[in-house]
Amino acid sequence: MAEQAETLRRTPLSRDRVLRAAVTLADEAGIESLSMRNLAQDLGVVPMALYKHVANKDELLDGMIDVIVGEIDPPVPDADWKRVIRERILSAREVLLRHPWAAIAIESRNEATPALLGYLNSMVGTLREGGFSTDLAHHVMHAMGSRMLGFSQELFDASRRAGRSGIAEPDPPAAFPAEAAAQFPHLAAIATAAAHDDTSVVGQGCDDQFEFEFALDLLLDGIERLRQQGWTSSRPPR
Amino acid sequence: MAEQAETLRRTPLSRDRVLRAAVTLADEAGIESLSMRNLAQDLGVVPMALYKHVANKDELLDGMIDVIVGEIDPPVPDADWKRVIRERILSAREVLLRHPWAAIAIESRNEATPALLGYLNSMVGTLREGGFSTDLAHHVMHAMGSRMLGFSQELFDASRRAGRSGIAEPDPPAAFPAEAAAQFPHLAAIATAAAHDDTSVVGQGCDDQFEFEFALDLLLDGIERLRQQGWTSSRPPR
DNA sequence: AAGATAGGTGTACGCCGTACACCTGTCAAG
DNA sequence: CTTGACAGGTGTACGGCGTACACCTATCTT
Repeated sequence: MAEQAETLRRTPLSRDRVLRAAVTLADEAGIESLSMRNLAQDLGVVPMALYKHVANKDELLDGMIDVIVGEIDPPVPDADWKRVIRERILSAREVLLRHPWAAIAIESRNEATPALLGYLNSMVGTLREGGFSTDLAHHVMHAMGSRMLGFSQELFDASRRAGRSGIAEPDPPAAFPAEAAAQFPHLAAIATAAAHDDTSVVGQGCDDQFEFEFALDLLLDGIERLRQQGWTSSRPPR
Repeated sequence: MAEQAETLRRTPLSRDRVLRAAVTLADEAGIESLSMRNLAQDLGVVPMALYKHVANKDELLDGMIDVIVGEIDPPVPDADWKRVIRERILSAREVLLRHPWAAIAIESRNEATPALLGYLNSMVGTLREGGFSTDLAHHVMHAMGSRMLGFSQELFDASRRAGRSGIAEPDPPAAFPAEAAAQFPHLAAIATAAAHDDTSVVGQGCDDQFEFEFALDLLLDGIERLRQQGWTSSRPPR
């Protein structure tokens, strides 16, 4: 069995194996635990070995992003633009929920990876096929922003938190401790109004999925209205 | 003059002076250059001296965020909700453009600072005074997400980039090198369609302010429509 | 005069990313 | 069958990071 472990450890590294291990590590221990040293240890290898497969940590992150972009569902066939876009964004959101570190990783990157560009490109393609002018499609992409990738866009998204992703972290009594409620009455009102089952907790009591779709549909409906009325930018020549 | 420098250096530290210096350093050298050691050096002091004024680096970041939240204009008086919200968000956006590191800093924090809660609270207050139910106000806050803080929300926002903020970084020929245009034709079409003056560059050729306001008004108009028709959540009891 | 206290200092530790020299097993060419 | 190139894992080392902890030294109170 020592033999077996040895064999397992000796499974040759590869860029793919490195990236997968990195994604798993980030999923389970949080992005801030993803160091070259920790990752190497998980792979039973010395840190510098990784550099034979990824140029540096930034490239590792890019690779990880590409891995999870690959998890987004392809466009559903034979549907109108709105449904295609909506479904795809919701799929992207599921991916982001599975990999809470990804939102931060993507945002902190300053160049898009090819896989990401490919995804965005196909989204624009969907719009164009749906009858959007390039002009309107362009503004739509801006308007959707990172929501195109299923970003929840919360100001403070508990799910992004550090270690051990969502597992075994009920975190129940945290959010609105009465003194804060006095200081921020409107926020308190909103938080409690939203709680359907149990009261008292802000990030807990409200249905994130509902909120996401609310915003998404608000945007999509507005966009559909613009499309129907043949909106064109007509902005001042400046 | 050595005397003078000495005196200057000896100006006693204070939490406020530390925070200001940190903001300046991040503005000028980029957030990744903001280390306790660099900051201490700018202040003519040994790194550990800072810890007499801020508990740790996270608290330093929180303090910096509070500083710039304080730069957002107060609500304009005697205006309808839409104008108040719109103006305030645009003011927040100006602040974020002045401090490109702030978006990342805010997003990577996982608890809101008091100043930030105060700002959000007053935004909700504006909505309530404008006739929104707490229910609708709640969803609106979610829908606006970090746009409430003037986030540009671009997927890849060049202005957030690393060092020396926007100064002396024309970065003109960067973005669409023809080979990419072939691979991502829709993105290429969008990028070139948007360029009014000069063609060819994506993040350069398009008018960020226009895009921001486009998305903002899309949301605000949709929200106004919901308000007028007395929208109520009526989501399934689940 | 004494002693508390606030605030700046110096040293040290454990983490990080990664440059660089090195070793080793595999495989192709001679 | 030898040889040598080369891919890929190893070991050491460096400079940077955040910060714990012990220390020193003005200043202010009593």
